[in-house]
Amino acid sequence: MVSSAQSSVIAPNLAVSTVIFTLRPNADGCLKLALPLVKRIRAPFEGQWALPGGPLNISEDLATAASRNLLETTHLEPRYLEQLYAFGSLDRSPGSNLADRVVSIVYWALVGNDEAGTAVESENVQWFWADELPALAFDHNEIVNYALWRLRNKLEYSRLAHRFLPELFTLAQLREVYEAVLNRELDPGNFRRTVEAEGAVVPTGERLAGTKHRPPQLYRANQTGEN
Amino acid sequence: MVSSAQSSVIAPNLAVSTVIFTLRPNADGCLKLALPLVKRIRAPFEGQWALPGGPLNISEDLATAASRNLLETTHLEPRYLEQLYAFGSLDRSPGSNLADRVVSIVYWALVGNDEAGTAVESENVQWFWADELPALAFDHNEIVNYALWRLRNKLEYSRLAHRFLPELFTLAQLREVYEAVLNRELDPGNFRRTVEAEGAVVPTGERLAGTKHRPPQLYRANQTGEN
DNA sequence: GCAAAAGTGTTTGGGTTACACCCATGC
DNA sequence: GCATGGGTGTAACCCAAACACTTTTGC
Repeated sequence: MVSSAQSSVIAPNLAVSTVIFTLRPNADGCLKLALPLVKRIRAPFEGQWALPGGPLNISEDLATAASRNLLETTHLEPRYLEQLYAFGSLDRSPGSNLADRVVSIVYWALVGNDEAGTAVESENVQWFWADELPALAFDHNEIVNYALWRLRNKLEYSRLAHRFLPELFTLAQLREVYEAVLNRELDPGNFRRTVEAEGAVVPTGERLAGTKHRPPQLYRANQTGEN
Repeated sequence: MVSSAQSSVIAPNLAVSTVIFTLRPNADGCLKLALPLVKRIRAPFEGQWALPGGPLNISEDLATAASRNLLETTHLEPRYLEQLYAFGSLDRSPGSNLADRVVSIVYWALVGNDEAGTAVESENVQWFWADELPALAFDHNEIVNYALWRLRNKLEYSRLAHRFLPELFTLAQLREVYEAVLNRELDPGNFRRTVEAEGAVVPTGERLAGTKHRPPQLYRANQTGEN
């Protein structure tokens, strides 16, 4: 219910945080999920890594705030942005005063692996492999795990894999996205048929040259239909 | 991110609302989805119907607040409770001052149709058919539609249908739940096999007497496994 | 020619759908 | 016996997995 009461001093604080995923090649050249974290510069959890986020401005949409977090930490625009969950347990910040309680509305986002290379890193902003995270501040490990679960789930019944990729891509690249996120190999032939049957993708007729094998066709995401 | 800033006067207000579903027989005796609404007694939208809800107490969990809303409006305990979404658009309350902006974290809940009969109705609390709602306050029509979508979706891949029913139920009753929510007839034989194969249900050996046909067996929900 | 990945064809098996049919009770 | 829903059997069909095979490039 929406009430017109003024915010009182004794109301929970509201913040927006964002889990930002991209895919980057590791040392072996295979793609792996990575995400940026920021180092906390004050208590609680000073010096530990945390999700980018901050208070919600009074004149700002929730998704806009998430997008702003993303821009401020990575200087990138999201290719995909979706609300994840609102986290509001009383014990999110152990030892803190109740008056400092914060409810975080968390979004998750995808950025292209072509753009993520240009993303800044600094002493206070670094990218981590999603499966090798350190102990994060607050309940942020739990939040990332939930975001990972949601990403994997959604990848299977929705068409968002292409958001990791540039506008034109080969089916092998698209398959690598699925394989990296789901952590499981897929049959190239069956993958092709499935994707084509879904109409998730439209052929451009162009081919990618320079490979040392038969040149694969370039595709574009089908914008019509869901996602 | 959780910060330790005190809540300022110029922060959005935080509220929790709940969409409460039950199944009730209509005039023809078939089950239909129903939900309780409360009449607003002050501006904005004074006199219009709205979802039950209110501000989040500083020492209260989000789910606890939703459960409390539910108890206060219906005097019932939820059989199922899940966070739906956080609604925070700037235009949720047209004409209102920005300082009165409210972000609502909305939950959805199921209550048993056996208990819902005992639920109170008053001038300011009434149950409505989910498919015959009046124009509600704020963005609450949109919220209910989303909750309906989520309920229907979740019913198909999860085991929550039995939450509408008492502890012991026949497979026909369970099937009626699906038919009422999904608004589509199901083949009794196939339904039985599907439900049994999922292991969603365990036979009790007891039978329901008093029907004017072969007495059906009573089942109990299988608590092991998901949901 | 050889390696490697692109792209196509085919078989198989599991699971869902449709529907026929028998069973047990009240009247 | 008859009506009614409970409960079982079964064939058709669809879709996804497995895998063999052909194609086109670089070297």
